[in-house]
Amino acid sequence: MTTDPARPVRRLPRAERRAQILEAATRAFARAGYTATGLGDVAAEAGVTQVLLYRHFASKSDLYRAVLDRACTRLAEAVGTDHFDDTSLPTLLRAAAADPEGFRLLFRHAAKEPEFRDVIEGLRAGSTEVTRRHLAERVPGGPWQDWAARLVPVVTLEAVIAWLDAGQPDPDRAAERIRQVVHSVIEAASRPG
Amino acid sequence: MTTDPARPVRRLPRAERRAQILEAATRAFARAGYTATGLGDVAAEAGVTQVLLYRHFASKSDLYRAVLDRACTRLAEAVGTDHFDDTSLPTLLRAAAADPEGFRLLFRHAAKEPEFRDVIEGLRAGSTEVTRRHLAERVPGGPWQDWAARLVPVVTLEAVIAWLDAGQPDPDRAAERIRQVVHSVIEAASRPG
DNA sequence: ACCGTTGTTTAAGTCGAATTATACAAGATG
DNA sequence: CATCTTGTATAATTCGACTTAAACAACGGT
Repeated sequence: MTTDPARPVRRLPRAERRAQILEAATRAFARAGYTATGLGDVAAEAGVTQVLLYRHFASKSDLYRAVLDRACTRLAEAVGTDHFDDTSLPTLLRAAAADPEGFRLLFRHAAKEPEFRDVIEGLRAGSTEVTRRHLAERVPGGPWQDWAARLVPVVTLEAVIAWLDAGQPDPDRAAERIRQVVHSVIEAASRPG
Repeated sequence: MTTDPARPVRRLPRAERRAQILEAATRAFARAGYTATGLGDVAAEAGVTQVLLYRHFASKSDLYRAVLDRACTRLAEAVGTDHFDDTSLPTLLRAAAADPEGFRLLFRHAAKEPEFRDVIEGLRAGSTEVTRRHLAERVPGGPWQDWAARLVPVVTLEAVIAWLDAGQPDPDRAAERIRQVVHSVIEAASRPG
């Protein structure tokens, strides 16, 4: 029950400590989501006292928002928000590989916490809009367009996460294969009865 | 701030009340998961007092387990657990349509609550096993087999959920289209570099 | 009419997690 | 050295949510 005998007490300049806490909190929250993760878990993950968290963030929900903002920002900077072309999928894979925990956090957990849905709304709306534009060319309006519009982003994200879980083999090939799967969703939705 | 003036107090035989609470709890928990949903939410959804919940279930976690068991049982009875053939997809769609909230609860929320992972483990293990069997015929072992094995069940479930969200159009066509998408995942994984 | 069952209402007890307060230790730096 | 900053340790406080207790109301069958 003894703590490590002589821990030198890691001191960091304020900004770096803040960044380190954000990374640790991302990992911690990515495991079980907001409500199920205590500040104790976050503090332990950061190797730091609970009290110190309050020297950097006003509250648990403040900290969580900062984590989500960081993940959003990194993703947006990498992928961009306006267009969708041949480079988008490879870029998305690179971004996911650069920040796997943030990626999982955003798309597996944050989407559900009702209190923070607004943070995700931008991403979700953007991808849905882009998807609609792509679909409109080939899929007539109606329930099957709805089906495809809902499924394409989810399938893309799940394919990326599965790729992360599988060890991130061969990014270029991954992009091409995910494209094929997405294409088959559109194909399936556009095929007449 | 007055409650509805003359509520007749709905009385039900014990078994029916229990069933009704289970239905209501399924809806409530399906919205935000276990930890984020309070017994107050469940009681409100059931149109019943919080205290009454304890006359039917020993605790919140007991209630949740009962909800998960019910959803699992209904699904297993409908789909079966041992084989996978041409009838599985249509059957899965029928089962999902018969219990949409239970379906969403099992596959969107319960998979993450660490305390209840064991309930899902059977389903997850079964579907993964079946998926592996299908994949082994065409996809060589390695990271891409892993990728496909992880992706196929998720894509199937997400496709079903998207179909629920889109208004459950034309179940037979839906089964055929989901089959195409799943096939394209296997195709993508098995294609050589 | 009696009594068990199904409910409600209200209040109290319990418990864990968030938050705040205080005192102390030690590196950095002018 | 004096002092500011970073950090710890410990404890108190708050607060919400689960849980239990107690007393009362009405329906329904025998």
